[in-house]
Amino acid sequence: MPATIRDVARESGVHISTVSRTFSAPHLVNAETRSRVLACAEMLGYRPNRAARALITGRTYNIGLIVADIANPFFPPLIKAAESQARQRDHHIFIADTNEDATVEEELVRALAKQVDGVLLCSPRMSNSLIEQLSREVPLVVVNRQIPGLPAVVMDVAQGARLAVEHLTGLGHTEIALVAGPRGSWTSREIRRSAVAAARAAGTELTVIGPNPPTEDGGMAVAEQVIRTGVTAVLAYNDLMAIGLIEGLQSRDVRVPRDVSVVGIDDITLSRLIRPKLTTVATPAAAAGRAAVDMLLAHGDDRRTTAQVNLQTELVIRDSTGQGPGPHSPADPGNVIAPALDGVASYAKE
Amino acid sequence: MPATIRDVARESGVHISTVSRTFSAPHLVNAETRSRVLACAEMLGYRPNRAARALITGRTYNIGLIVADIANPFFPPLIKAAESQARQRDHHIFIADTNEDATVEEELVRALAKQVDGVLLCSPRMSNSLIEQLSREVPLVVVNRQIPGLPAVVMDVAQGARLAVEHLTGLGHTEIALVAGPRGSWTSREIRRSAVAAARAAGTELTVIGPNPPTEDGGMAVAEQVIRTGVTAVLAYNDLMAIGLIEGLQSRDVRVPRDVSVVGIDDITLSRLIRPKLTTVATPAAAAGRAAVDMLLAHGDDRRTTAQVNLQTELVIRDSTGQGPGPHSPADPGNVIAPALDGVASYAKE
DNA sequence: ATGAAAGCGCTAACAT
DNA sequence: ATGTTAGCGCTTTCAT
Repeated sequence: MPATIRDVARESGVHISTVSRTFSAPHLVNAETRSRVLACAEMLGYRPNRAARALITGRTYNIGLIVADIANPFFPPLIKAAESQARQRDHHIFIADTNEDATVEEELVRALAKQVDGVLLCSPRMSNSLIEQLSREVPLVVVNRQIPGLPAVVMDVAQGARLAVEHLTGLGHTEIALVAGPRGSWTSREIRRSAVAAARAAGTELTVIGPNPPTEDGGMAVAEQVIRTGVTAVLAYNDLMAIGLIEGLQSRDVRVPRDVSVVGIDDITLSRLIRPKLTTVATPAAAAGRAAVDMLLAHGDDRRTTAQVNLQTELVIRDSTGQGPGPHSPADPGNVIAPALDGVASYAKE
Repeated sequence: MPATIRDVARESGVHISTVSRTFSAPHLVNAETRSRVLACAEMLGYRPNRAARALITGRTYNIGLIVADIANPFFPPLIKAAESQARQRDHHIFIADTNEDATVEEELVRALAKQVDGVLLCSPRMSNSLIEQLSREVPLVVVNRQIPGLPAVVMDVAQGARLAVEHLTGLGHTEIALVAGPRGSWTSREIRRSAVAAARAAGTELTVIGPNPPTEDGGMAVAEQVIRTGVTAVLAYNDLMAIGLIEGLQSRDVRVPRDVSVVGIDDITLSRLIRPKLTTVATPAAAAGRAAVDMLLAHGDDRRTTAQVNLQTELVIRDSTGQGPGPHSPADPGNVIAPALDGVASYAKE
């Protein structure tokens, strides 16, 4: 039987509304009364029931966090950062996993809507129009997707993909494959768009393979196809796929980076632990989690601030990329920074 | 403005209690009325407000999940499984991260208590007595810890540690180090107890190093110390530490497994991706997550079922362990199963 | 500065 | 089978 506001009121000999004020508007209550009430509350282990409070105030102090796959190493740092930031702001996090399923996403947003002040929708696979509709039912901040008029936190993967392709062409690769991510992924489209443009600018052939499931298996599954295309370099949708691809290539006696260079995206912890260490585009997942929480909570203050935060990405050159068949450009940053040193080529946003 | 029960009542021309019954006790309402109410609800996008419902029923349909570190690769599969299982049972999950801090644990349990039907406390660092006290304030299921009288899901790491030590002694190692985990960890104590016993039984020297932070850095930090002890084999508290240790050893030109064999615990995804592939004790994290949710929810049906689930572990022999200086025993399973095949030596519980 | 009263959205006896 | 009433724990006018 947890203590209620009534227990505290009785114990401290005041009306329940005074107890209420002690917690939600302390300045309105006499200092002496306040400390007495506080003492009784402490003694009884009283904590205001947030759900009851929410019923009348409309603020739950909860946030929904919907991700495609908790077990995908990209997400845990984001989740951790979001939870930490939320708790610092006195909020709690509902976590939910959609298994990359757009239908589940919709259902989850609706299911959580009443219990939260807003939902962080990470890498959604739903249509824009559905997301817009949902955002009318509950405050939404979208992560890894840009939708006109909606607050969003995105990572500049376009920039990252461009750097990656430039790195590869700079190394002399003239035939590159892009292993795409899942259907419905904004990030995958961005990467594709940018990689195609960068390849064209460099006069390089770019073959798109996909869509594919964004997993290690997904990467492994395209190894055969990558080999058949005859490319000497690959940019993968994410590190997990890059790692799977490398496994697939190696098991077919294709060496990385000697025969084929591979670049991933995300810079998950794994990437510097496998051999060869993975060259990859680092995406600031933790920063995204924090930013998303901040945006959602700021939303309360100034109405209709549909700011969009664009977080910078960096190319981290390690050991999975090497010389291609063509002439290599000495201007390429990849040649300047020693791979063994976990070189980071960072570019400010224009 | 989300629709309330009153809107639906008005729209369908019945009293709100009929609407209520339509959702919480459908069999008590006339089939025709029911479908009419349902239709109106559907049309208005009505969903019962769970917080309001909880206020009177006492059931929130929420579960708290408290873990030491979301970003530790051991936890995401557990979290994912728990969330999936919970949702299947129509519950939502609050996630919280304690950063391995016992004080935060206590605070979090209390903060969540009112909004959940129970809390899953994973690998807690608190004292037993504090946990017992908290379990009087909110239903608790403890994971990775055994406390008399409390429902718990544990993994049989004692068995795993024994298998690991036997594997090492079987390979001819006569001086083994145990790299312990964090202070306050039940798992770490279990491993230690069991490893010490197994070593003694085999007439082998076992040096305990620690406690240590259960991270890659924690493992890396003890490399020097491991070398100084002169051991030829190490059992680490978890894979992350084992991996850090291997890095630390390699950077000091100590080869694994040629000079030193290393065994981890957990079998995180990483373990089969690094080189050498890590020999490790596989712990069923996903099964633990599911079981914990099931126990918590079952708790409602039959009162005071303080069952304790003990999940089996397996030794997965890969490439980070090899021949020691002493005579090796041909009876050792490690010699039977080809390391390259990801051999699994599984033993039924006694 | 404090108390009284109404009500947030819902369920659960109790009537009918 | 449905309506009536009370009230879960809390906040918020409105009085005093």
